[in-house]
Amino acid sequence: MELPKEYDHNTLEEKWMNTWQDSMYYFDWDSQKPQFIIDTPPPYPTGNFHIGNALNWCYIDFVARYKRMRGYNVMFPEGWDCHGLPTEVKVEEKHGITKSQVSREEFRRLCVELTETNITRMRKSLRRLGFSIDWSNEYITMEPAYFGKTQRSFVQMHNSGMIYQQNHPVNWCPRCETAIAFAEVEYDSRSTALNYLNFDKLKIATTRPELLAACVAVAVNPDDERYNSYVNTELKVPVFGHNVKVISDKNVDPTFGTGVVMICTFGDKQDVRWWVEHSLPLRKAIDKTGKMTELAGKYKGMSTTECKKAIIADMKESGILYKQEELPQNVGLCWRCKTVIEILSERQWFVKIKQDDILNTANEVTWVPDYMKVRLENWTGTMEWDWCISRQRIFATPIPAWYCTSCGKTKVAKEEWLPLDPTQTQPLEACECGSSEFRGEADVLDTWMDSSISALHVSGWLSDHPLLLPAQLRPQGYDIIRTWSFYTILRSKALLDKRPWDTILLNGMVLGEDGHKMSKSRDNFVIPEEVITKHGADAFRQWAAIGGTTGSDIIFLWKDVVAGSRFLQKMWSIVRFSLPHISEKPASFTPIDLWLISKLNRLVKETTEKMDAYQFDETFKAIRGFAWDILADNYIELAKSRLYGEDGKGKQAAQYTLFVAIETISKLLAPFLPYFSEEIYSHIKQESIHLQPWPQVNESLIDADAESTGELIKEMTSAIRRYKAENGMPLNAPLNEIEIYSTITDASDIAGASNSTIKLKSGVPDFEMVAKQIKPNMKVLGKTYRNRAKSIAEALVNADLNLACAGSITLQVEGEEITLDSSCFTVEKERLLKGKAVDILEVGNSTIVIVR
RNA sequence: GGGCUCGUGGUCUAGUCGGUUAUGACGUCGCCUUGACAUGGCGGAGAUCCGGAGUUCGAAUCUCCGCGGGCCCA
Repeated sequence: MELPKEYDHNTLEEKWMNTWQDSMYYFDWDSQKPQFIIDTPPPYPTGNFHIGNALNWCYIDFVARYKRMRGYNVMFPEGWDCHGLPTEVKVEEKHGITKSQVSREEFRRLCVELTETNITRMRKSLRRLGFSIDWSNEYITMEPAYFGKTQRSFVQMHNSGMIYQQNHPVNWCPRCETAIAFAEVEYDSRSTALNYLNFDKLKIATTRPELLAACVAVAVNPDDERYNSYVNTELKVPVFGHNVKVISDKNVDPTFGTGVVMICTFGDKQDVRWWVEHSLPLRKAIDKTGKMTELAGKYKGMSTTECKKAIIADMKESGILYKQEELPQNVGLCWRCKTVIEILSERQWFVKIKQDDILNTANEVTWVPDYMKVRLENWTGTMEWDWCISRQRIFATPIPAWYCTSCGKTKVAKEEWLPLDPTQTQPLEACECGSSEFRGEADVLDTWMDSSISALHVSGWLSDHPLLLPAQLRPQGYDIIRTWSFYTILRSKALLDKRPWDTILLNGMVLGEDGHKMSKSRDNFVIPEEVITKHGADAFRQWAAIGGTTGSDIIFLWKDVVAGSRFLQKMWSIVRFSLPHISEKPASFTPIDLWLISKLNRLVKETTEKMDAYQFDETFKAIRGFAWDILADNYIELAKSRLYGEDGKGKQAAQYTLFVAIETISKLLAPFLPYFSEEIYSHIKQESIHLQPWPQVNESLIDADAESTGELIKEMTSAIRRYKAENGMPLNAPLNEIEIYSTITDASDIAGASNSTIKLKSGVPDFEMVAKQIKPNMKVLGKTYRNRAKSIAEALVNADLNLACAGSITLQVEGEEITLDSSCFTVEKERLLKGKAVDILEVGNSTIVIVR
C-alpha cells in the first residue's frame, strides 16, 4: 500500500487518539520493574490549559514515554489543585452573588460544580496533546479521598508539634479578608509622601500617619547624639494623646527623615521585629476589613486611605505636620487581587519551618539544572516567621478542629474521624472539661497544604498500596520553587522523614513572540489549541523539545512550529520512499551501509545519554539531523541505484539497512512524536510503538574506520555534485568519465549517485605533488612549548617545505635549535596536472579526475 | 538594594571544566522540477561570540568591572 504524498496530521492524530487504550499507560503497583513515579504538578482548573503548562507536560511526557521504553514501571498521574480564591471569585461573578449571600454549603457546591466543568475541558486538551497520562491515578484535591489526606497530614503534624496556633502578626489582605503567606505577597514600586510631624518634644518622619493611633513606641539610634538624652523618657502621641516610650535600637537609620521613627502595630515587617524584640504592647487600629477601629477615635470606620487623607489635613491645620516630601516605596500586594496588604495580629494556625531540615533534604535531591537549588536556599534563609496555613475563606480543605464553647479549649480531630467539615459535624468525644458543646473552626487551609502532599499521595501514602516514596521525578516551573518545592520538601520531611523525590526538573517560562511573558494585555498570547488546529500536536511538541534548553525561558515562535511540521513531512517522504524497499532479511553490508549503521548506533548511544540527562533539545536535534542529513540527503541518494537495481546482495543489504534505520528512528522519535511515530510504525509492525523497548546500542557496530570510509564516499559524491552545480549541469547529468584514486574499494554507490561511469584506480595519479604551505598544530605546540609556541609557529610557517615533506623540521627560534616532528604540523599539498584535458577534485587524500 | 540567570550572523539558537575553518534553524541570494519529498535538493553570502580590563602560548569559553534583558526576592 502506498502512502499518500502528504502527511495529514489532523486525520491521523484523531485516529490514534481514539484508538489508544488508557491501560497502555497504567502504573502497575505489583510490578517487578524498577519504579519511575512522576510527581506531576496538579494544575489549577481554570478551564484552559495554557502554553506554559503545555511545555511542562511535554517535558513530562518525553520522560514518561522514554522511561517506559527503557523498561521502567512509570506513573504519570494527573492531579487537579482545585481549592482557592480565583474559583470563589469566578463563582461570585458567574452567579452574581457574594459568598455571604448563600450558605457555606451552597457556595462550596457552586465552586465544585464550576471546577468539575473546567476539569472536563482541560482533560480534553491533555488527551489531544498526546500525553501518556495514567488516568487510573488521577486525583482531585477537593474530593474527600484527597482532602481527607490533607486533613490527616494536618492532624499528624499537629500531634508531632509541627503545627500550632498562635496570636501573631500575619500578612493580611483586607479585600479577601484573609491571612496570606509570604509566598503570596507580591511587591510593587510606588511613590508615597514622607510626613514630618511635631511629635511632642521630638520631630519624626513617617509614611503612615494613619497609624498614629497604633503607635506603641518611638525609636532612635543608640549612637545618635541628638537624641541620647530622650531614651527611656515618655512622649505624648499627637492627636491621640497616649504616652509612648522612647527606645534605642541600632536598626534605626539616623540619616532617614529626622532620625526618629515611630513604631506602630503594624506598619511594616520592621515594626514586627522591633515589637518582638522590645516586647511592646499591641494596639489594633485597623480591623480585618481594612477599616479604622475605635482606637482611631473620630477616624473610626474610615478606610486606611480615607483616614490618611483626613488625618494629614487635620495635622496640617493644627501645625503638627510641618513638611512633606516624595519617597519611592515598595509595597506588599496580595498576589491574587493586588490589594495593598496590612500586617495584623490574629490568632492563626502555623507550620514550623525548620530551615536545616529543608536545606539538608534539598541537598539529597538532584536539581536539574543544578543552579536552581540556590533559589530554594536563598528563599529558605529569608523567612521572617513560620508558615501561616489558615485562611478565612470557604472553598478549601476545612481545618479539622473545634473550640469548646464552655472552656474555649481547641480540639483537633482524630485521624480516624476524617475526612470531615467541623462546621457541619461535631467531635466524637467530649472536651476535657466535660462539655460536648463545640464551635467548628471556620478557617480553612492554605491550598499549598493540599498540593504539598502530592508526592506522598502519588507514592501510595495512606493507601492500600505500599509506600513507594521517594518519587523519582518532580517536574515544575522555577517560579514556584519558593512555594511548591519548598512546601513539599518541608511536608515530606515532617511527615515521613524522607526526601519527596530523587530529582527535580525545572522548566523555564514561556515567552511570547515579542520576548515578554505571555499576557492578554500585550496581545502576545497563544493557546495550545490554536497551534494544534493549525499544525498538530506533534509539531507543537517539537517546539517544546527544541525551543530551548531545559530550565531556560523559551520563546514561542510560530516558525519553530512550522519547522516542526516540515520535518514531519520530510520524515513522511522518507518513509514513503522506503516502505516498498525495506526488508528485515540481513545481508552483508557494503561500506556505505556500514557507515550508516555505525552512525545510527552512535545516534542511539548519544540520544540515550542525553535523554537520561533530560536534554530534550539536543536529543531531538540529533535525531532530526540524522534522519534529514545523514539518512535522506546522503544514504538514500547513495543507495538508490542499488535499491532500484538488479536483485542481489547489494540490493538486499540496502533494503535491510534501510529497514533498521527506519525502525530505529521511529522508536527514537516515539517519546516526542507519539502520533507520527505510531503511524509510521504501524506500516512496519502490528503492535503499538509505545509498547516497544528503546533501541539498544550495538557498540561493535560503531566503527571509526567504517565511518571515515563512508564519510569519504559521501564527500566524494558531494564534490561531484558541487562540480556539476558549478558547471551549470543538472545533478543527474551523466559525466563523460570519472577516475578515482583512493583507498576505497567500492565506488558503485558513487557511480549510481552521480549517474556516471567510474574507474577506480589505485596509487597516485600522474600528477605532480607540490607542497603548498605548512600549518602548525597548536594543540601540540602549545602544550609542549608553552610561551614559545607563538614564535615557533611563526617560524614554522616560513620553514623549508621540502624538509617538512620529509617529516621533520629543525628551526632556530630565539637563538635555540628546535627539532619538530610531523605531529607538530601538517603539510598542505596541491596537485598539479600534467597536460591532460581533465578537472581535478580533491577530497582528503583521494583524488577525483573528471575527464572532460 | 540582594540573589540567580542570560546577552553568539537580520531573527531564534547550540557550543561555555580554554586549543585556531563557531552549531543548527528561519530568513536571504544563486542554481536545479533528478523515478520519496519544491513543505524539496545543491551551493553561496552573512558573526569584531554585549563592552572594557585581566589570566594564558592560546579566551565565545576562566576572573574582575561595566552596560542591557529576564526571573525570584528585600
